[in-house]
Amino acid sequence: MLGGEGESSGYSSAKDAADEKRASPAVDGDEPAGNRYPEHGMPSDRFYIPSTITKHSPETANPCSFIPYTPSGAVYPSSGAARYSSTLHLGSVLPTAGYSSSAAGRSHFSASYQHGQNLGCIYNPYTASGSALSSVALPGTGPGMRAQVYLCNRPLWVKFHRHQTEMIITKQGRRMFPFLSFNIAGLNVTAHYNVFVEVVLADPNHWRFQGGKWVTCGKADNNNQGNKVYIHPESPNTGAHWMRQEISFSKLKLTNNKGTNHNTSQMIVLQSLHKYQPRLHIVEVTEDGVEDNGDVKTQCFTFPENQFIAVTAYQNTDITQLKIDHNPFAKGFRDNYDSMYTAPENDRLTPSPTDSPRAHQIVPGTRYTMQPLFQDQFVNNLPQNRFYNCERAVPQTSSLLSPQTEDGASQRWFVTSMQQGGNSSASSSKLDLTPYEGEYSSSLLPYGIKSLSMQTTHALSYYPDSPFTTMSAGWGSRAGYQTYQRKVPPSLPWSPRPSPTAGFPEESVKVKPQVQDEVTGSEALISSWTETQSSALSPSKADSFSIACKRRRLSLNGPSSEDSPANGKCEELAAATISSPYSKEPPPTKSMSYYPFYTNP
DNA sequence: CTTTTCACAGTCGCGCGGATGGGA
DNA sequence: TCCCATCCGCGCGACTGTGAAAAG
Repeated sequence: MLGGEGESSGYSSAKDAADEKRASPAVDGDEPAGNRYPEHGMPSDRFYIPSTITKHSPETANPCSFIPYTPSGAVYPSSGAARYSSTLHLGSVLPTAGYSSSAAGRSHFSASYQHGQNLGCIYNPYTASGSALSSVALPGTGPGMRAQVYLCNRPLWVKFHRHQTEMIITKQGRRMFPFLSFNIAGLNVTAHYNVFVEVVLADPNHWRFQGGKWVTCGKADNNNQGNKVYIHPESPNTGAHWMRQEISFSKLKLTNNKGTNHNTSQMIVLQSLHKYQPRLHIVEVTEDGVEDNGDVKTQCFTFPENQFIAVTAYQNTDITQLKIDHNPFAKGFRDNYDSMYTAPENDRLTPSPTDSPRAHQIVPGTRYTMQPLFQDQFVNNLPQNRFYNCERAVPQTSSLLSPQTEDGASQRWFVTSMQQGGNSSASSSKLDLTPYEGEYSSSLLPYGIKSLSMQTTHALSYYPDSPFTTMSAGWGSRAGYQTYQRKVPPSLPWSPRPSPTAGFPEESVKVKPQVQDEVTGSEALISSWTETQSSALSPSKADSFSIACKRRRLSLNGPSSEDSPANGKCEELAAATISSPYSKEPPPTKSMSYYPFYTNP
């Protein structure tokens, strides 16, 4: 068991990162290995901080999983390169037709950011030198005021990213899913900031879905017009405000309607079949939202896992399934929804709405929580009799990763990302999901799955305004954790979100290798869950899983060898389904014959 | 043939209005 | 009895992916 250990953030020391690297050969052949990791050897996990920050010692790691995210080299150049050239951007900067630097005032802020020709092409003829982690001071932020950004729902993004995320665009605008959600730290609590998201081209290619995978197809249409910026509706606001709560861009809509003139501020105009990269901008402004002309203080943060291809209709059925499984709005399309909600209390895959009426609030009002460890488990514990089914519609070749990396790596929420390390547009879109492949994918994954798979709220939990968001005492200490174990209904393993404001803290952090945290955390969760959900995993579940396997939609590409039983996902699920939730021993590895319920059609 | 558009069914959040209960 | 707060049910609208038709 673990108490405060498992929940302590997923801090990962530089040494760990180095170990990770050694233990995880690059998967992406097209990516220069040297670019993947920052030369500083810091783990490029999830926190973006300016490279000049030296404060992220283990002692400063935050229990709420604010992991130092060291820009690993070439950060994509902003569309406002000219404007932001003196900001956080590191490495190679693409000279683009950026924004005017003469912004003055909120109105101008909006106007100048929202329109522009050829906005934000982040792709660039990447030069390898860009991977170097440079030490660029933030001119505007001053000493100790460099923002750190945490992608709250990163595990979900990673999950989508593995299959190449697609985002629907419609004339009336479609919300993103997953949506962008960040935690920010390191701001001046009294200063005012505008926070906005910009969506820029991620590469110079036009894409098409062919043969079960995304392939480039000509050059991107570069003269796309229209709004590319979504300003957070709470802008401007104080640093304290931004750091106090999670910053959600759930209302952001994507459209392909260039002529749209309504809801412009909520819509970002994209082109179908182009790859895009959302970026978070934090601009220090005066109290009334006016930017300081002479001293623009802007920071830009890019998470490669946020890349997506805009589509008018889903191409990859894996993505479709992920959306259905995770997006509460698509609940009606879950083919086992009935069983999920009509099964006996102890046997449900997903808690009924009455378990927590607030648990599925779609858009949290002002704050909600996404504790990474739990979150990842939510993400990874969908109804397994339908998730990653053995008859997946698209062979795994469509995914961004090799099959062997499919199963385990992303199950860990401390998946190492290469961040901006890569840079050739294509390679930069890929994450390194393999760091723990050999060591953990086979041993830890089943923990995660079997520990929570039957009890979590799954997609419902993705929208975090759950009752547990207020249980702030339950996450940071052993005692708190025990309290959590005792009180939290098994159906809603939600975790409180430690206040970044209160908690970027140097205290109460158990400095442990993140890997261990993961293990202990998982075990603790398993223990917690299994104690209260003894009947959650029953043989009948395995049967239903098998049946569900057969019910899966057929691949457009026909059966693939990669969909064979040996391939993985189905196996994992079967194994997870079958594994005894009580077992504290490491589950069998994939190599073991452990799938008696699996039936290969 | 590929891509886009549209109508559709299903789910859920929110707001409104009525019913209920407690206190003055 | 009146006032106020709370609870509950209903309807509307927002949102989702699907699938067929239309457009290119």
